[in-house]
Amino acid sequence: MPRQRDGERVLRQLSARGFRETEARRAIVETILHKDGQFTARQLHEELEPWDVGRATVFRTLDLLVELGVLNRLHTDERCSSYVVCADQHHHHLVCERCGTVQEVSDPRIERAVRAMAVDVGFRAREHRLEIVGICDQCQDVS
Amino acid sequence: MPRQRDGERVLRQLSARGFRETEARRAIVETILHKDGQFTARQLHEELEPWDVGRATVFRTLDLLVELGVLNRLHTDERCSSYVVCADQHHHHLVCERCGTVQEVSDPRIERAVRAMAVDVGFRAREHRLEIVGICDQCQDVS
DNA sequence: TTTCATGCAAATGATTTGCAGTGTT
DNA sequence: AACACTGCAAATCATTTGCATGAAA
Repeated sequence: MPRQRDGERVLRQLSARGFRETEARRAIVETILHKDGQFTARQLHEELEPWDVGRATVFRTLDLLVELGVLNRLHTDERCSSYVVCADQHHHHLVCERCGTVQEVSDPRIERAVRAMAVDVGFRAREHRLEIVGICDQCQDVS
Repeated sequence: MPRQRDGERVLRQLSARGFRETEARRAIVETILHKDGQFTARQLHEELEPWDVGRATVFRTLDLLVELGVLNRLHTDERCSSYVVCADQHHHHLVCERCGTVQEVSDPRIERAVRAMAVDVGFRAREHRLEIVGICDQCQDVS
């Protein structure tokens, strides 16, 4: 089970890399850490209305957090990116097509299989991204 | 090794599903089948200039072909989709970050690992998408 | 004070849509 | 003749940029 993120820590990570701790960034970090599941830039921007954070700042900060490794960008939707707060380790995403929940998993079997396949075809794999779409535990019970 | 596509067959698939065989679609199908690697809608549209195929038609046809299973949409690039002609079977993509070549692979070990993981966490997986980014065989030799 | 970050509004760029004319069946 | 398909131009919509102002270091 990957450990949870903490707002303070993320902000410290920021300044450690020479970025500044600002109102806007504090608001964004706090907001996303209290989310579960995926969200789009637009949604986040709307939630931040009380803090008057500009659209551009939302996008800029999302980029920053992706680069920092705090957020992961998903490509499930055609038209726009979605983001999820992600744990520290490498992992994959289970996207529930019913409730939209995104679950993180890491599984050594998958890593091993990917590595083995790459070796077989002579490909030097630097990174990989696996998205699994289906129906989650919860939603199966409901149906 | 997945079998190659054939223009005639694709067009027949189209009419079999009630779509019409038109000039524009013929031009598009022929053009993409002669491509290797990925391409964007814009690139395709440019290549089709001599045939006077409208931008909208390019997008509409790409959608159609994706739905038909002839093309696969990649999400490697943030700003726009890329497409690759894909073989009939389920497979994954190895994207070379040096030359941009996209190689298709299917590997039972990966399928098995994904299935096993899904079972473990109680997720009913409907589909999955794996993109592996790295350096291909060829480019490793060159360096 | 020196830089970095912000909000705004305008710009960009991919994709979509309305529509009237055209080609397929 | 029906009606799907097309090209065009205008419309959308997410994301980016230029810039003057405000806030952190």
